[in-house]
Amino acid sequence: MTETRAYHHGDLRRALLTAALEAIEEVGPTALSLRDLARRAGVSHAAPTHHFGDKAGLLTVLATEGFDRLAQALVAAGDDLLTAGVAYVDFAVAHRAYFEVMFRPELHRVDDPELTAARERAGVALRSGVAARGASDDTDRDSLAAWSIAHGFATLWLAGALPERVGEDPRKAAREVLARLTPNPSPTPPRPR
Amino acid sequence: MTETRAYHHGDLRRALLTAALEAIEEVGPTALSLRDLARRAGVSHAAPTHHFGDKAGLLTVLATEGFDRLAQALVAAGDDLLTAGVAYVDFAVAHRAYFEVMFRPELHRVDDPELTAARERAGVALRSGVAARGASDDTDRDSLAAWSIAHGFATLWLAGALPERVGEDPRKAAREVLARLTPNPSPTPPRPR
DNA sequence: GGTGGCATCTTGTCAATGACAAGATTAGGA
DNA sequence: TCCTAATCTTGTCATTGACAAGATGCCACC
Repeated sequence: MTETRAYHHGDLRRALLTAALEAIEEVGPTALSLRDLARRAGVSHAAPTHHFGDKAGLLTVLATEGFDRLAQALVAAGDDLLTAGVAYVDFAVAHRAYFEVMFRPELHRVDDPELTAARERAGVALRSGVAARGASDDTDRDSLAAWSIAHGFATLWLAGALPERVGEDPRKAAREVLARLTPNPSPTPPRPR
Repeated sequence: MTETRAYHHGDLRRALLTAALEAIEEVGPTALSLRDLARRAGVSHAAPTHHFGDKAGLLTVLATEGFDRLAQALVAAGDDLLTAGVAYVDFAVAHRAYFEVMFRPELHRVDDPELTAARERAGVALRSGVAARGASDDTDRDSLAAWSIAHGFATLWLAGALPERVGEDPRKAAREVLARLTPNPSPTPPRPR
């Protein structure tokens, strides 16, 4: 709201968030400097404090936005499990700044109510695909397996840990890898212990 | 080597590494402070510099050790794919300080030769289980899928992102989740595009 | 139209940190 | 014994996060 009619700077809050996304893309979330954000936005070094309190406050807002955007992407991908998984990986690669903040609890206020709500919304979107697919009798474990393989691939990709031969296209590689996950597991009993 | 015969402090290098592992367990790798390590070891604030150059140098050593320990754990787990996967998760949870450093390229010197070699050794140990299992005709993709699901589960567990109902025992939960991965994928063609 | 209140932003400051330089101390071999 | 190099210390500087106090301009209200 309230366009970018800059006077008292206009919408400094949004400007700082955008600058933060850029900076995170460049140097990662931990090397992020509030004073650098202030410089990028052309304001004094203490301006960010007023809007976010401290660094954790800013990153909490980013994480919240990230979970909401992820939920959107998953919903848009539809109910096909493989497509949703590819969408998950694609989100991580295309919005790595968001993704890297979302899963680092030490970076934000984990008990923030808005963050918790957004995370929950993303969780619902995540599980809906698995539930629709039917899968095995244990939907919890099924969705957890799907989440794990997509999250693992995305994380390894972002960490640059994957070998060269995986290729340059994350969507293509993700599709081939995620296809290895079958909803109906082989009939190995869980063997509780 | 050279026991802990403390005089010129004895083995400060090892003491700093141990202190670093403790500190990382407590506050995470990014909040790690070299000066704090020096205090824990009872030396001056600049002592760590001589042994590791800078913070990235210290974390590079830790990452190297971590990959070697992971390789050991995977070899010890044997050739069974599921057992190896559980061992991977178990390593991440039991040695989270190592694990958290290993997959954060921004924290260490990625081109360090010893680190690269150790990472390669761990990669070999990782793929051997999948190759032995036979799996499909595409061993690369199979091992990548196995790595992804184990790494994803471990990462989500460490991030505290998993819901309560997963339980308290990472090995048990990991076994149930990893069992969802079958070496022979359903006959969906990769469809290159 | 004027005025007061408040959100917004600035200036100033402090402790902590990483990194570097230069010097002191000690081990261990020549 | 002496000397050289490894090891550790002291001192310093720029950067940063956080906080306090003050300045500025917008807006509602009269």
